[in-house]
Amino acid sequence: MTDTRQKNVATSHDGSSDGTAAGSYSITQLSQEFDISPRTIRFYEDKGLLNPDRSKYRRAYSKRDRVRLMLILRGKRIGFTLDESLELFDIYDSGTGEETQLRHWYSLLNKHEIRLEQNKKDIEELLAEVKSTKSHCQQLIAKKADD
Amino acid sequence: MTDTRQKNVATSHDGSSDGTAAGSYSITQLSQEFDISPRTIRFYEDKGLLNPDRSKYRRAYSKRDRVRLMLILRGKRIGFTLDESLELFDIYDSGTGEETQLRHWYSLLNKHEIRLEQNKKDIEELLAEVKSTKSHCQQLIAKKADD
DNA sequence: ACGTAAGCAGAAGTTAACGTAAACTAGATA
DNA sequence: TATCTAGTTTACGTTAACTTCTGCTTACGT
Repeated sequence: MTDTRQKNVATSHDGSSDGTAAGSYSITQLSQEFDISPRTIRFYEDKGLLNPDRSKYRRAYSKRDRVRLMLILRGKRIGFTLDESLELFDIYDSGTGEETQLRHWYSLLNKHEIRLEQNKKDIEELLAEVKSTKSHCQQLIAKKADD
Repeated sequence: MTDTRQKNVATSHDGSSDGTAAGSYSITQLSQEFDISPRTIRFYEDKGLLNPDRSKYRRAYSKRDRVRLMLILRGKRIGFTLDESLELFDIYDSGTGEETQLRHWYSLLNKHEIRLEQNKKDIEELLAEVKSTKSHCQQLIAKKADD
């Protein structure tokens, strides 16, 4: 997990200069944009995280798939498992249902919110420590420079 | 990784009522305080993350070990690997050295800082989404209540 | 002295999240 | 028509971070 991903935020604005339908992406387009392997993208599909159009031989990914991929990777960076991302997607998708279900989704959202707030606190504390250590380190370097 | 840990923030203030030396903890004390198994704590030791006193048969953990354990778990929650936590510990421990080394540590600290800032951004974006979905969900529930 | 609970080490098993290899295919190009 | 390229499936391999199991040792209460 020594990431540092997200290289080229590809400018495939429309992508209708090639054979792909408007607003859809090929597997390599996505893999290049997000710097992950095609295998990984197919793996996410197996897990139910992505649902590209499979009417033709080659998979065609919608904008929705692209957004999901972004969310998956964002979630991963902060320690979400794929299953947890899937859980969140299911909540978003489920849209409108019965009241009991709505309450269920609401409590799940709450659970995630609480966790995210905890994560935020954790990060802020760690950042504070790292920053103070950095400045301490800088002072030492400055002193060494007095030679 | 569906955590929600940190149950009892144990009040072992001194712990000299039992056989343990002042300011030291047993493996079960720590495992209960942080809700992890003793085996896991030994596992962290194998990885070089903890260094309890092993002069006697039973391990004795210092305050330093306890703090480290907290940091390991905090790191885990935000997606750090054990190796990365170890790397951070090594930086802290290394103390004062030669200028070239100091510069090296500084760059490592910088690397972690950048990553943490990215994580923070990720979390804030996710939090915003979750919150808006929550309020949307709430509105739907309110409407359903009109019966 | 004895039973038993707590601690120990070693090894094998488990889960998540992919990577790698082999063998196949559809569509474009020469 | 041949071949080349990007894409496909299937299956096994790998790494991290543990858990579970086995079999042993030490300390404690009676």
